[in-house]
Amino acid sequence: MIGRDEKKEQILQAGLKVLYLQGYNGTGVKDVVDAAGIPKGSFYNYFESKEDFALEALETVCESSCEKAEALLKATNLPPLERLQRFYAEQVKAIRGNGYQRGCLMGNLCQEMADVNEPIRHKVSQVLERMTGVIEACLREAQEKGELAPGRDTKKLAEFIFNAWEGTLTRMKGDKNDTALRIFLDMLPVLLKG
Amino acid sequence: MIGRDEKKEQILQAGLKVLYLQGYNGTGVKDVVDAAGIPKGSFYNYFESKEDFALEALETVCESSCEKAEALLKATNLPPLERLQRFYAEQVKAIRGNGYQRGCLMGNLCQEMADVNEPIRHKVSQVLERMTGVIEACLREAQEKGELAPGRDTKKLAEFIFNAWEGTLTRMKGDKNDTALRIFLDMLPVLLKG
DNA sequence: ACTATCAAGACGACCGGTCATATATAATAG
DNA sequence: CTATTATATATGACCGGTCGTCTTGATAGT
Repeated sequence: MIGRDEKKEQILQAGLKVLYLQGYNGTGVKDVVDAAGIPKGSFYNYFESKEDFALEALETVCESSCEKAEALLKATNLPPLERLQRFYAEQVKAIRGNGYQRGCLMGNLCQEMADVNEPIRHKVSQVLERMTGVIEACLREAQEKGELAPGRDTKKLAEFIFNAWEGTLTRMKGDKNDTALRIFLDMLPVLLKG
Repeated sequence: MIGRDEKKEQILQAGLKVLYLQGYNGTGVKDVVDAAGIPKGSFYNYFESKEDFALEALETVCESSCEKAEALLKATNLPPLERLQRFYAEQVKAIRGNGYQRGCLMGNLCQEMADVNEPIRHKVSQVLERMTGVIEACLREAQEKGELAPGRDTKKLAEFIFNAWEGTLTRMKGDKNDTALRIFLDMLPVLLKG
């Protein structure tokens, strides 16, 4: 027998992928347990409800996304703005290989659920703030090093970039090609130079 | 008895609002017929299926959105770029009054359904292209009048602005305040000046 | 009377969630 | 060490309810 927490993590990871692709209302508990290879009844040993599962999934994804972002955005061997550019270029590369699907779980759940489920809305708002914080830190460092004009509002800029990225992911899903992604990468320097 | 087409339009308009708020999978046919005040059995006299309803809803929304956009973006009494700025300022004003809900139906369905429903994905992609076309026309006019640097790619710029706007709407839903909207309005001139 | 449109509710499938039972682990007694 | 009891976890059949869709009888127009 493996530990309880490990198994829970395993269910989360398997269920995450379904949730990414099918959305909250499009994903049944059955889908999650099938993906995780566990019986239906076991689901409720680990999660209070489907909603609770989604909240924990959000936390998991936020954690790993922030870690990944920080790893690239705090890499001191490169100038801050180039780190940012490379960070998104890296994301684009990853998406190109998977059929232009899924997008960002935080953005997906925000879009689908924010108006109809307050606990999810609150959690989403929280994790989105954390994500933008990571970007802002990079922009602030750029400002300190003179790469970014001193007058620029780093918080605003970070949020705009992040929101624009979310919109880009949405559009990408619809077009099922990399047009929107390429445009984002092209426009990013314009935004930073501005 | 009113005409068949009028009644269909009436069901569409009533159902649209539910679809906006609750998404595709979150909206039952029951919700639509309740909103329209018709019996459940009648729904299938007007629409082949729920999917067909969504496709027609998309067309309806695209039509009215494009008309509204063109009305403002082709108003010849103002410089093109100022029209664009005012267009989004107008949208923001409208959203402020409604509790920061719903967003854009095209973006919502794109996000929720593009990966799992090909007919909806295709329709969404189509209407999104049309919407960006309206913005691009305005940008091209700005370019002709020297408001926009000749070298700028108006198609790219229009798509980026539109995608950024969609992301802004998503974020707004999550935060339930006008922060994201204000940021978008502030950043728009930076983008155009760039 | 014939035809086209409409609406009431039935239909099976599936939803999120529960529960009695079965099984595994731990604790205690002899 | 074994035997017995106590506790925790695992399970899948099952619950009431809702889903999207369809059948069928009523209704209205000609």
